[in-house]
Amino acid sequence: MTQISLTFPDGNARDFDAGITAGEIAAGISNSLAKKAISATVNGAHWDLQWPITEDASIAIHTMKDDEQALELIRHDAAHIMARAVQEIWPDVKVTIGPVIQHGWYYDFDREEPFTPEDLAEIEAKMKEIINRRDPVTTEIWERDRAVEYYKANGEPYKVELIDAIPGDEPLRMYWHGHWQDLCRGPHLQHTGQVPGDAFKLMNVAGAYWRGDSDRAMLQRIYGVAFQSKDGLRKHLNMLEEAAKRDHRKLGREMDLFHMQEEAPGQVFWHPNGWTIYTGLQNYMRRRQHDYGYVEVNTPQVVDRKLWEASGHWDKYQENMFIVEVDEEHAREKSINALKPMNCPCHVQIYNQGLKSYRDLPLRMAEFGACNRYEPSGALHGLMRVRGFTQDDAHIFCTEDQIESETAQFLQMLSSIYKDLGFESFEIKFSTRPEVRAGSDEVWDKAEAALEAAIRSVTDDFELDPGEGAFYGPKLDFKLTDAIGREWQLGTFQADFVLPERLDATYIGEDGAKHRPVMLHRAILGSFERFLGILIENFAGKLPFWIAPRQVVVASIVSDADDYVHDVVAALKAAGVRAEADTRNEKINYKVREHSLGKVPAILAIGMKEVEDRTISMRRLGQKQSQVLSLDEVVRQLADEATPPDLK
RNA sequence: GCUGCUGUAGCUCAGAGGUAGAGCACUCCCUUGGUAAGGGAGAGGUCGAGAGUUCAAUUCUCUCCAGCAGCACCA
Repeated sequence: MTQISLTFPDGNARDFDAGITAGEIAAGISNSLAKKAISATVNGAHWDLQWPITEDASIAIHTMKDDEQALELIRHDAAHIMARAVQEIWPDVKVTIGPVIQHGWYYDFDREEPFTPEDLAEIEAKMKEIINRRDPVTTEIWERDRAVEYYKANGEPYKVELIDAIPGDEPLRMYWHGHWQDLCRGPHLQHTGQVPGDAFKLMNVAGAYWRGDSDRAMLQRIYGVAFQSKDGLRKHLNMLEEAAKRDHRKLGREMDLFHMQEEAPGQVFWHPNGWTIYTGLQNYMRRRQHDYGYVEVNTPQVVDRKLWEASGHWDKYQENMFIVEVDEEHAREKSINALKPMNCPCHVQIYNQGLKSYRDLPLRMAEFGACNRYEPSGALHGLMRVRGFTQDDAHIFCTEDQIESETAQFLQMLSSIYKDLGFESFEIKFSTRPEVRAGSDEVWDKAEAALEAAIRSVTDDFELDPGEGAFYGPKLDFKLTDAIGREWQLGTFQADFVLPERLDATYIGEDGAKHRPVMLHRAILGSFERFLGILIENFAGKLPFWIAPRQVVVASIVSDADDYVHDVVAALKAAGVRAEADTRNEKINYKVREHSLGKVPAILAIGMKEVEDRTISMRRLGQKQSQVLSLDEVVRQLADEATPPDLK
């Protein structure tokens, strides 16, 4: 028998017979490890305890204490157990695929009737039953023909299709959870009882296309979440509850920020409170852009299709544009226009007015560009995905040599702005040339190298995403993590060599000849609508003072204090603070509760004591204690807080 | 766009083949109360829109619209 040498995490190496399994090794170490073991890592690969090891390798045996492996296995086995439960209850349901996802798993089924919430409860109960049976998990490698025969005989056409898609040289692995079989790469747990029966939950059912293709059958997908312990599940459910509390659609109503209605789906009616945030943010961005050497422009909403044809958008996005037909009295034919879905072609039109010299570059052209896109109805989602929105858009026209310095400047601007807006950290994704692309390899080499050198001059901390670039150039995407750990992709920075060509943008170089500028498409917030949605959810409505729509309410405790209340409001307003009086005939408890729920950052309570001393009792949002201060001190302090971060 | 679900007062929701209810919010009255709901009275609805079945439809059926959860899409 051939011997192999296995190296353990502590550095010790031991010889074993080739073909030994990690399960057997665990059993050789101790009885309890044999029971507790869930899987192994063999030469970096996640390894089933039953799989033979045939060559020298490093090995680590995992138990439930190893989060990464434990969660993957629990969720993966839960997916199989769920599919088995479904087929035990409804034997004619066809199974497809069931992968592990972020907090759990899903499994797609083909079944005539839809699954109901009651069905989910029944499936969950059946799953617990299966877990309690502690059925062993076993595995075998099958011949392709045998597997195809088997699934044909069992009426599982989706599995047959999956086998056909697996490359011919890859072995087909079968897994059994008890009597129930599934085609699966593995690894899996030792037996169904290793899945914690009290730490999973079936969440919801939704439609999903077979193989993610909208031209194919719609299957029913059941989502589940699973953890190592009941506590893990509880924490996850709490997080979901917290996210629901922060939902910007709910807070938007409660704080009277905006509404949407049937007559304008996907478009926002901004109320005074919401518009205060919106314009505050826009003014801030305008100042920052100005500081970074941008010029601001504005371009038309309704633009003839000819321009969209020239830019290439008509071909690709016609279905997603709002088309406006204009039938002029004496015109031979109707003119067909589109509401602009983006600003870049219009910016090139401004660039193209008059001859440009290399001395004019880089030209940083910004627009708070109001765009309209006819998004598919199912895509709409509050402020996060709308049909009418305004981008903080800009295009930098520059020479190829300037790409690097422009990128560096942009990165600096972006991180400074995110920081001002309360997001300390973000992730960068660097996407390189896709297979189908425009532009020569030479230009791509240059663009990618410039972009990469530029990020590296700021940070080495970015993720490479090969092949995911735009067809016209490499790009950087910027992802923020919010207060409850959700990720949002916001900013983007794209190098474009194609549009200047299509729309014939040129500049005269030092050599006196015409050259093509490069266009850098860039946005920091993306759209104001979406960014405000994210901002509201990140702060759970408790926005930083300077951007809060209602900053201060001055509330009287007794009506004899009303005059002083109005004095205080006037003093705050004069100092640039958004202050309002609340002299309603209500108790102070009532007013404090109402304005706290309204997320007003500062509530100033005024009773006779304050009137006599010319003081103020200030209560800050989220604090139980109030503080008595002089009027001057309060005005000074709040005026300072009301100053936007870039003006401090 | 696709699958499933939902649409009743400003908000959150209950209800039923015989024409509609609660709490909060709103209006008025009483109350001047010291940091998260003082008391009383009142007003408020073409039950998402259209068509059909029925003596009778807000309730059942169909179509449409919008929203929600996913999927697909996102220049």
